[in-house]
Amino acid sequence: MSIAVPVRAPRWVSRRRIFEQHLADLHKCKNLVHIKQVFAQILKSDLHSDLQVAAKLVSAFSLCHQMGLAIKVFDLIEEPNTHLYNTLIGAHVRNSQASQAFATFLRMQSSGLPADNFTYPFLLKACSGKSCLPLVQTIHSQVEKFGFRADIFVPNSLIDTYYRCGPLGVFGARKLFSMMVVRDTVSWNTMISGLVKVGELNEARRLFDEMPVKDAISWNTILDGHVKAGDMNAAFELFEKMPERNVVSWSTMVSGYCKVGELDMARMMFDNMPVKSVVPWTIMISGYAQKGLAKEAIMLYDQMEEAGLIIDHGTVISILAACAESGLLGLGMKVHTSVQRTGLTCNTLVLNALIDMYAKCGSLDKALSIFGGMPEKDVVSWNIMIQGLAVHRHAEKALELYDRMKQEKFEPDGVTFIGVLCACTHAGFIDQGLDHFLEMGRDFGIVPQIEHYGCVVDLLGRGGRLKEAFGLIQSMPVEPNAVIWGTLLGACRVHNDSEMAAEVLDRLVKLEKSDSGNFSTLSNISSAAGDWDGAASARFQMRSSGIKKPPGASSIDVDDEIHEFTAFDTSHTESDGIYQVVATLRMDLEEVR
DNA sequence: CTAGGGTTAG
Repeated sequence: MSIAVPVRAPRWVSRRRIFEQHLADLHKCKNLVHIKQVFAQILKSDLHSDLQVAAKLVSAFSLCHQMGLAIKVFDLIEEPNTHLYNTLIGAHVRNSQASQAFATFLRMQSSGLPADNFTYPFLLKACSGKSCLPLVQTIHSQVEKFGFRADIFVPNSLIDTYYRCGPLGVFGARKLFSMMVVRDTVSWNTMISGLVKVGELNEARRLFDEMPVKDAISWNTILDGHVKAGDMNAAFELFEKMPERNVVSWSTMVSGYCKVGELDMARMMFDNMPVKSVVPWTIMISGYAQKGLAKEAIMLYDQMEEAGLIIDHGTVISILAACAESGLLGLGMKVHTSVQRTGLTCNTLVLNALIDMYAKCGSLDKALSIFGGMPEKDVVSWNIMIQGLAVHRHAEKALELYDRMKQEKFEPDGVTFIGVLCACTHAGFIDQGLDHFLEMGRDFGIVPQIEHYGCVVDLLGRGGRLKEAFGLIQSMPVEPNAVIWGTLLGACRVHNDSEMAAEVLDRLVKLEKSDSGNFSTLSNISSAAGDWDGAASARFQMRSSGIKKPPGASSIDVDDEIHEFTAFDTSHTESDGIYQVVATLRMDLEEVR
């Protein structure tokens, strides 16, 4: 007699199967808690010295930006092979640790392991900017020497990297492409997109026409070339001629019309799209938001959510950036709510965009509280917060934050100092600002860019040290641009120095003939100083140059409606009431004095 | 390795 027992695998079998499943997908896993659990099981099963398993763990940890753990796993292996080295190099590159990637590469070479055809594309990905060109050339010659050009992946990736070095890389890319016996569609497309990237549209077009078999990417790339050149007529012509139009083609057109400000055309394209992904929705909403069309942007955002589309970080960052630019707090808060709902709240880029949006829209408390609760801050987070405090005249707090940043061992970059100098300017801490300017190069090896000189000119100029500012402009190693002279001109206005203003304007018109604002500034300074001849002469120069430029406007978001104002503006429907309030405020201010 | 949206400054 037998007893019926339900047929069921023992618990340990299914557990083991689950473990194996987890192991198989480990390298794509982004859930840190889960990875750590699997890691614990791996250690228990003594699998950590398995080269395959170790590589998967390194990948998984690098996806979660846990490079410390990735390196720990790597170091458990006594004799790593090329594949494991490649994985660690790729992990560093993914976390934008270019120098560590190259250090790992050198370590691999000194351990006697040869690089393979996977190593080079990883290393190349770490190269970007014109300073990398010599490095790319070195890698290129190694590739030639060891015959890795045979793998089409490698030369394709080299071409792409040459173009990421900017216009200086064009020569190398062209030469390599011309020497390639075997070219695939990707080789051609990489060339075309590279030429578009460096602004050589005609050359890109020539290659496109020459290309034997074009695919959708080729067409979309050259379409984007015309869009980037701002030529929507040419883009439209091409769009009509395309053999097939996919979501990317339509999105490129929508984005192009948004960029040239033709929102109606953009909307028409958007409405006509046969299939929409989250990207065109993002483009259209950001397009509205950038132009300050809050109602349209919000309506479309609601429609997108109703349509059940899942927003991603791209959506959030793009829309928030537009909100920050135009001061659309209402839409920004809506996006914040969606972020909390979709669990994007631990994404550093998303949080940075949120902080910036709140700061730019004037909600510093909100910005500070998100900043304080961030699990993983990066340099950009600090920069945004410092800048946000600085422009809202919380100079001391901005500088305190800068000190805290250094205490917490974050390395300030060039942008950090823009915020720091801005804070010093607003607070009138001239000498402290100059100290920070020196600190920048001395302690952090940052070469001052023209923007930094602009900040220092502003710092000195607003503080009334006009002569020093003038001297700095003449002695700085970069050629002064219109922004620099314009900054000094503004300082001349504040301090009513019509003599220097005339001198500055002289240099300014050489650089920027078409800005009427400069002339009116001089005219204002001259009249304020009682120099009526100077004022008249400035007005005459302005008229004779035939310049007309719309004045800069301020805007404010009231119940999702954007109101714009210029100086002495009477066009608003509530204009009379507004000026009454202004008059009252002015009287109140006089009293406080 | 190639196509559309994407955080900080000016």
